[in-house]
Amino acid sequence: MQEFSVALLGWYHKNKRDLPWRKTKNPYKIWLSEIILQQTRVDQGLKYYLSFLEHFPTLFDLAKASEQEVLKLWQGLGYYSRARNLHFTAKFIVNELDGKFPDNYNELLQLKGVGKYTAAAIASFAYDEAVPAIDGNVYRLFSRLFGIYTPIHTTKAQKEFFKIVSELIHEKEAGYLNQATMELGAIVCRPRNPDCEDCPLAFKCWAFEKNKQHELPVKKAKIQIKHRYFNYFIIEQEEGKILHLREQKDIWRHLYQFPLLERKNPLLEEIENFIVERFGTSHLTLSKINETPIIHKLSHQHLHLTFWKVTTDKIQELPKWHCFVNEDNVSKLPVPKSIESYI
DNA sequence: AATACGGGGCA
DNA sequence: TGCCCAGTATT
Repeated sequence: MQEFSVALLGWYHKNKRDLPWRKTKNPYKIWLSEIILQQTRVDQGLKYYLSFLEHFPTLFDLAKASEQEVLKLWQGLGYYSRARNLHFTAKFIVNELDGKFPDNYNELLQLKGVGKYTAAAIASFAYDEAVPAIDGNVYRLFSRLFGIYTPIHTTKAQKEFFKIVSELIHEKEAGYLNQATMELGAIVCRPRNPDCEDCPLAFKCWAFEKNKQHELPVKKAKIQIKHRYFNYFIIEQEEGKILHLREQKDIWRHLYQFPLLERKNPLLEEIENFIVERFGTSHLTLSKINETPIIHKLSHQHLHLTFWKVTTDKIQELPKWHCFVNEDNVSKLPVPKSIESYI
């Protein structure tokens, strides 16, 4: 392992990308960057990181914000529970931990939204604790390096990799070593077409020697895609278009959308009942805005979106969880990508 | 152990 | 079109 760490650090200091969260030991900034980067590419997350720090320079600023503000800034990044947990945890640290950021792996692990990877990343980057931060890059790198065919999503693999990577991460340069393994995985030991010619570890890489890079890492079969059929109703009033807050335990929780009837090929009568029942209106006319449904793809669902224009008389009172969106507040209401595109 | 949870980039 | 990304929480 000694020769690995020397080669790895040498390569890292020469080739690492210049990223803002690498220039700080501030746990708040490191935590923020790690949450944003979960399942998210650096290119995509970078602007969100900068924008969050601009709006919330410190943990206390974030704790003082409303959830809606936080979700609005997060809009478009996906996996919105990250934003809700981020806000919850900021408030938790300020109110329950006296504003003191947890400073070790086990304490960090207690925080909502912080799992083993993120706890290890913060502990090693900010406090040089010797714990392995194992993300997708590291699984790929080490599975190839040692020819490990254990499917990486199993608990068996978790233990196996934790043990192996632990041997590499020592106290003195824990932060650099963790970042170096991830960086090497991201830049050189890529999923497809790894750049083995430029890899500092190729001299002792099992997959390179056997030319089996493409077989590793082993993953389990993907889950089935579900299809859902969303009918959205655009109801225009003097005050703006009607939106509805998603409250249920489902995608896009706490984001706004148009009033929704989830049904494949709804009857006109069903739609009328839905609108009348919800908004207490009497006369209405309906017309489809898009004849063929727009397919909005999520990682495990395909949403078939049909937008309907609803013309109706004035709605007297908006039901709970509803509001109007107009030019004044459109910049405040968090909405999913599909709705934003429409607006 | 399996599943839910977004959106975008790339070959 | 399918795969993958600085994963975590829930069931």
